[in-house]
Amino acid sequence: MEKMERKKANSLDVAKLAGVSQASVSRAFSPGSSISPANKEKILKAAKQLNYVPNAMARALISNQSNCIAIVQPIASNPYFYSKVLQELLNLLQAENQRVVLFSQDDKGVDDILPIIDQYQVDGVIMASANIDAKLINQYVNRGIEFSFINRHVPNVYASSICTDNKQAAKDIVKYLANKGHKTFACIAGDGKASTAIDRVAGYREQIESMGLCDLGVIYDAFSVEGGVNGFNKLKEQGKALPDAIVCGNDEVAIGVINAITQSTKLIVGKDIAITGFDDIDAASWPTYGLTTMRQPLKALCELTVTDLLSRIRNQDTEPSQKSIPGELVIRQSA
Amino acid sequence: MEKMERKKANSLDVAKLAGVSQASVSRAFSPGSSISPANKEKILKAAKQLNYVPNAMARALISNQSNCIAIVQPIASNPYFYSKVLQELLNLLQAENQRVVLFSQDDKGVDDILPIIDQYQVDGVIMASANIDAKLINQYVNRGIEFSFINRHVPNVYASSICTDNKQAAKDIVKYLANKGHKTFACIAGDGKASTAIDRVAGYREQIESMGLCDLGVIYDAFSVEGGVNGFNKLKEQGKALPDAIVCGNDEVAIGVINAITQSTKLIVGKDIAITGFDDIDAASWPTYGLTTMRQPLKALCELTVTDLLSRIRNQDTEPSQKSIPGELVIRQSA
DNA sequence: CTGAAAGCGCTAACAC
DNA sequence: GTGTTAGCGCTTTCAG
Repeated sequence: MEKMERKKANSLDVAKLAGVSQASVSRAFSPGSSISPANKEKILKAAKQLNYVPNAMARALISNQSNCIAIVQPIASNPYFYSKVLQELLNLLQAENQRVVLFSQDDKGVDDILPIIDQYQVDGVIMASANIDAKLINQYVNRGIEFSFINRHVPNVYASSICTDNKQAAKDIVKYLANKGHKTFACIAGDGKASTAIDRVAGYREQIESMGLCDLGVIYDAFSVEGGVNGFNKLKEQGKALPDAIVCGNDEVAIGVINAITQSTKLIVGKDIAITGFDDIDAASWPTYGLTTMRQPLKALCELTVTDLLSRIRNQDTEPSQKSIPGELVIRQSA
Repeated sequence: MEKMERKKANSLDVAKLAGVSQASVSRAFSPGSSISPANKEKILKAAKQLNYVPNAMARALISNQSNCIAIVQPIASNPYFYSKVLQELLNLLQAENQRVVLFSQDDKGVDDILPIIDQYQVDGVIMASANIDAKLINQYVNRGIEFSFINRHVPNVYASSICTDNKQAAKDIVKYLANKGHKTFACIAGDGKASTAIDRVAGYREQIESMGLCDLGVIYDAFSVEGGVNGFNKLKEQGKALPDAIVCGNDEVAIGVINAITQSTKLIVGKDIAITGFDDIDAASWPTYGLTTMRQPLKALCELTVTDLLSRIRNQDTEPSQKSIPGELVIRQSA
């Protein structure tokens, strides 16, 4: 394969070939511009011949709009759920002709990513990460970047946030378990610093208390299968009797707990002990797990986030909004 | 939260505040430029005060380098493996101060994505998708975009490709199973159009034949858990006896097969029938599956891809290369 | 509807 | 080492 050298065509090249001015070429590629159909056709033909596409960088520079959205992903946490969120957001944004620039939140946190995002003139940022300094965000808001948080509430920030109603969802789980006759509970909550975990634990505790049930303790560990295994081991090491039901912070934790129970006890999940998850990832429905779980309204979450963000970008007067969506209890064999 | 209006600072603003020329500001932000330490310090201080960061769009426009890499993802296929690949690539590229622009291959195929990528002046493209028209790619290569394929061999294209040695890996799996005494085989291969599936099936058939073993058939379906379930059902419907061993196209397929076996037969996986996977996704090691599988050298694959691509971008004389890396057989209970 | 001209923010010669 | 100047490719007034 030889590598031939040929320069990329620009709008002037197209203009010359089509016998029009460079400005007309620009108009031919800007929907809504006033240009005669005849000229437009000539230009489009010339452009095709030269494989011309407008340079998005130059366009962004002059028009102050890049059609790029940054997505900031939490590193490695809850990969099954967030990879679906990412895929869904990507599809929605791609359909709206927006580019997605992906950022992974590294150890240092978001503070180092924001200046980089700032360099690239993105129109908006979708954050799936927590622990952000409100002042920092507001500084970028002032430069015209719109922010949206998915599944995170961040106070005092000029940004939208679209969440599952985590607290209510946790209450519903406890209610369901109590109605099935379970009396003693424990919670293996995941990462205690994540706002999702905080909200879910709050709902768990509130509901336990209001129904006069017995809480054997809330255990924090990673939002992962391994975190579930560790969490269950910590629970056993407490020396108390095991609870009737374990409410887990997400499905991966629940899978870890089930793995641990299968390996280190004789209990039958769903019969001797109830386990619930959160998210409804694919593996939750695999027959070996059959996890009763709180499904997050993933599509709705993503759709709301994207439409809200784009409408704020397109109409700068639109105010950010805070929305929450109820989860949906999916009942299988584990509880 | 009020939204104050304040303009983003540019290099001229910084220059004025620091009392130097605009060009000096540019130099202060370009490593390797000749600038006096005193001036640099003044400039950096002024920049900090104004929250200045260089505009990457303008920079890309003039220097013809965007520091952006496009990653094209296959839509929805093998999400567990490719989401890890994406995460790994992202981390590596982010560490090299490269931006990642993500594209999902939609129904129409890659042909529609390439012109969009072209607009954004990316320096390179990493493709995890197949079915590409070589001529089309070469057209973009001529504009100075470097291409790399991960886990795909595409002939007649001026691009690198870094693959697991899929054919050899499949042969190794069959060899391992044969050495354990298995005589009759079937293969539930995944998507027959994917080059990975084609290579693995070729290795499977070659090894079966060379060892004089019995192949009950190769079945194609999706590279998913459901595809595995379907594949196993098709196998049963053939009416023949079931094989001693089923070689699956990837771990998700294998998990589907195990799910189907658990639900619809009395066979014990790993005792009555051997099942193997490919990839070594997280779930492969969960105790309920304990999948014997061919681990793909994910980190090596990604590292080679990134270093190769960046070196070609940084030194335009570097030729693309074709590399393949051996897989690693991970033995668990399923076979 | 169309062309000429200005300029988005930056880098890279080029002089000094 | 530093300032001046000329564009990168585009959109957008402004005349006509």
